[in-house]
Amino acid sequence: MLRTHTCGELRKTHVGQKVTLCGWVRRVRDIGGLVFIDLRDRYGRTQIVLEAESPHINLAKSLSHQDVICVVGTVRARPTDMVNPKMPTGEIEVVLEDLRILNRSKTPPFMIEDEAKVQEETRLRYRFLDLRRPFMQRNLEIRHRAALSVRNFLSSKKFLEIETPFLTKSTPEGARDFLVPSRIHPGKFYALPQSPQIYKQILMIAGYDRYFQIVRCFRDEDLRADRQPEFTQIDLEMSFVDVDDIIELTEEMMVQMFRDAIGVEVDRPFQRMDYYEAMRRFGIDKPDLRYGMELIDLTDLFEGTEHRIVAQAVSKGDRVVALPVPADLSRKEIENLTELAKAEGAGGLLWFKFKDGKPSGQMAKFLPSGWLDVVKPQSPATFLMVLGKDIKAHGVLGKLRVEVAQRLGLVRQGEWKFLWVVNFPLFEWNEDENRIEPAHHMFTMPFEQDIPKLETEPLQVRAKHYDLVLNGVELGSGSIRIHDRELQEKVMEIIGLPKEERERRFGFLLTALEYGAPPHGGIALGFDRIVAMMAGMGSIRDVIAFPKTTAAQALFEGAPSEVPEDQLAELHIKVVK
RNA sequence: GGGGCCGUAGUUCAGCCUGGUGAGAACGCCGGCCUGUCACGCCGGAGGUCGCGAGUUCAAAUCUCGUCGGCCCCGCCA
Repeated sequence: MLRTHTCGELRKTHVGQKVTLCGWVRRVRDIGGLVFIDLRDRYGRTQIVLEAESPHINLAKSLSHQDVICVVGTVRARPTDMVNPKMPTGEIEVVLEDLRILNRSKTPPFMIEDEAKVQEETRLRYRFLDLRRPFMQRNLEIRHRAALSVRNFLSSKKFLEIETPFLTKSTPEGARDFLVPSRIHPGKFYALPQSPQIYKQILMIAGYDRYFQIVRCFRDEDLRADRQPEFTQIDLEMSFVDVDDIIELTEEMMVQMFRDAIGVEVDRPFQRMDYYEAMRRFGIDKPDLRYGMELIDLTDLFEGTEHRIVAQAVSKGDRVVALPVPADLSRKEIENLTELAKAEGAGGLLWFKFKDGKPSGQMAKFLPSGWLDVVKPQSPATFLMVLGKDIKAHGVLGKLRVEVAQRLGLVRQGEWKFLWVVNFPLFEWNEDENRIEPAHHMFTMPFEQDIPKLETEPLQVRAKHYDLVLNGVELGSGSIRIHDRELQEKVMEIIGLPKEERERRFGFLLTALEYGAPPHGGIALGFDRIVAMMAGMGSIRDVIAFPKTTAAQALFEGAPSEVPEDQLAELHIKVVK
């Protein structure tokens, strides 16, 4: 070892000891006869001091940002008025006795410190420098601790971590696949897995009743701040369980993860909410419970109103829904939100205000007597109203609710509001393609009592599916799976998969279901998102060492890239220009 | 596939709307001074294909079109 200690560990108790430290020069403060060096590694910072008489003084003065050095010296207590309370090592300093330059650094394009404001493009191009910054090192450490916590926890619960293939079979459902050409089989392709869904079900059938994996998944879709083409899931599956078992296990795991990774104590049990309740109250299937502003249904209130547009809407069965904003919004703000509502598919935004005990604004004169008792408004408040079928109006206001909360600063930081959204419908109606499709995936178990409705009114069938939501972010979802071939085929039939297709694509699963498949279920959690939230980062790129840009490029190494002609030929591939 | 924002010194940004004066600031970098600094301070200095290409114009960082790159969003993501 070139060093005896790290730059973060020396304290008063080490005073008098001779130590050797290695690290990066953060800053040299040359104040004339006295030189201070801030030496840094991922454990912290230590101040090195040299006096004018030191034979190394000139070498020390020549040091610059990010040179890598090795320092031998003696730990000394700082004079009381020179203690730096902002630094963990601020009570001591190391008096330099020997100095070795391990490697000089060119002047980096940006300062290696948290405060440096750098465009993301530059950060990604010089990722090795960006990753050297303390907050990035902290992020990746949180990620490590979170992963370790998951492994420890699940292992203690008798789970086995089992790897599944990356070179697998393409399935046209769901996201676009990344394809890998086969050299041995001309014209054939592997696909990278979107998730190990089928493999983990097969493992259940094989009797590995508790499986998990911290696993990379691949989806060739457009990117977002919280979406990368390759991302990591905590994937787990259990046999002989029902919904509550998976929920309880997941809660325990999350509690331990937050404790181990960031030292936060999360309350259990997590709140649970019916899907339709979430839509009705918050207009979204992943409500952020850190603030109020619950939607109010005013349809009954406006029954028989003289307001022409509202009356028309009510008579044809539309709902009148309002978002109670606890603020006196300006005309400009309302206009702005109206644009947003229109972009979300609403015809427009109706509104009224309540202030100093009386209503005002556009809709005020149409409020029937007694409205105060129904609405019980805060003061001041602005009510934004949308008309629409069923939960359509709710959806628009759900978006506005999130936007308004952010703009008004209503989001309470430092709170962790976990929520299970349960009782989803099994199917959804796809308006564009005019067909029924699974709300999540086709392996989800319907409620037993709803099975008779599968053929008669499939859209009424509820699913044993659950989403885990934290502060308005979907962390993951899971379900109890179908373990019976007949039922599985019936579901496939309902979503319009012909028999040959079912056999061709999912034959190996269907066959396996016939050989003693146990009841089973599980969940998959977005590991990157969880870590991003724990680290307080707005983008998962900040908790992934080497992420892609929004155009799916790796700026540092330069992927994707062209390949030589002969490499293509070997794979039987011709590029069409 | 669509929409929005951005690209000017090593970095972060101002200038652009309303074309014309030597293209500026801060940080960083280089040199000098300074024995208790820790965002050290003070003095001096260097540093620019204004992303790229075309067009309009007597004249373009500034206006127009295209293009490349980054970020955010919609679609998409079972």
